[in-house]
Amino acid sequence: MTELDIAEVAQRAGVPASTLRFYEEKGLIASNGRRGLRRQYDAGVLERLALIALGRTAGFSLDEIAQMFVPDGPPRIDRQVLAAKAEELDRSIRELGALRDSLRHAAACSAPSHLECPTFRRLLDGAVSGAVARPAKRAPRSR
Amino acid sequence: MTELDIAEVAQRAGVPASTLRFYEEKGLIASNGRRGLRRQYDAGVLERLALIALGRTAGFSLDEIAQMFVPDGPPRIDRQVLAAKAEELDRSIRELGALRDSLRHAAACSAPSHLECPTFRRLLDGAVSGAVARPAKRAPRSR
DNA sequence: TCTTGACCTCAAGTCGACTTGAAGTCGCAC
DNA sequence: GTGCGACTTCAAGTCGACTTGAGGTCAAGA
Repeated sequence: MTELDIAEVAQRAGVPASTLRFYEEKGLIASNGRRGLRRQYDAGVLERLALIALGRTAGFSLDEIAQMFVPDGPPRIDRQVLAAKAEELDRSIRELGALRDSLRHAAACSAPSHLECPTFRRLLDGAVSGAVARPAKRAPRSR
Repeated sequence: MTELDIAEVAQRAGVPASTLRFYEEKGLIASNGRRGLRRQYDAGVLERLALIALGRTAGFSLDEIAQMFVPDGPPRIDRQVLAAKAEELDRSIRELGALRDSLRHAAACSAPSHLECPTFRRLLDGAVSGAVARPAKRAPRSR
């Protein structure tokens, strides 16, 4: 079985080694042993990391993801949970879509101030009631 | 001009008073004076709060929003910035849409383990490369 | 007049996901 | 056998947007 050095895993998975250590501490991944001090990983860790990345993208917290990993055996990913998450995403998507459309309109609108644009105002009135969701927070990953 | 008590503003805007104080400290809003100790607000603050809420939803940070507010005069909301934000939202929306579809599929898929479902695997392979964005973080507001 | 309760200030705490720093240890090339 | 650079640990720091807590003040009702 191929053993990967932490540096290689980091490089292939596109995350810093510190993140791998952090994930290990959280119980999300496990190293296969050490060569000297250095962690060695089984190639399967890459799949796990992909699963973690995917889960994060879908909006699961690291703790939630950790719960899906059962020691030995395939990850227990409840279909209901997936479906619920899909629903949640769907709601966000619709809200964000509406927001995007209004932003586009406001950007193109000829009203002297956005506050005088009816479309923008409608958006604004909606915002008060908290009808819109909190934003798509962008990956702090990209630095 | 109608003067609103902080409690009333909080209630109407749907945010705790502590948030109003915090926003004031950040220079996002201003109170109109005090009655005793208590802040009094001009009714216009509600529009401002709506604008802030909207900005946050669109993914602007409080600092970015603060920059849009010029002392006296309508908020300077650059159309280019709006358009760029719309683009950004659009990208997120497309990515989240793909994710939602795959989650739905995986939820319905008959493969014994998600890892054996081709659609899920495709998703997984995409995730490694960081092709997908970070998630729509839901409002901590809802408690 | 006294009490009450809603506000006030200022500092510190929270949450999640990591990152950073200091000080130490090892494998490997020379 | 020695130097070096990449790893190691552990604690603490960071970021954004607020919240919480302690101790204080004040307007209004009884």
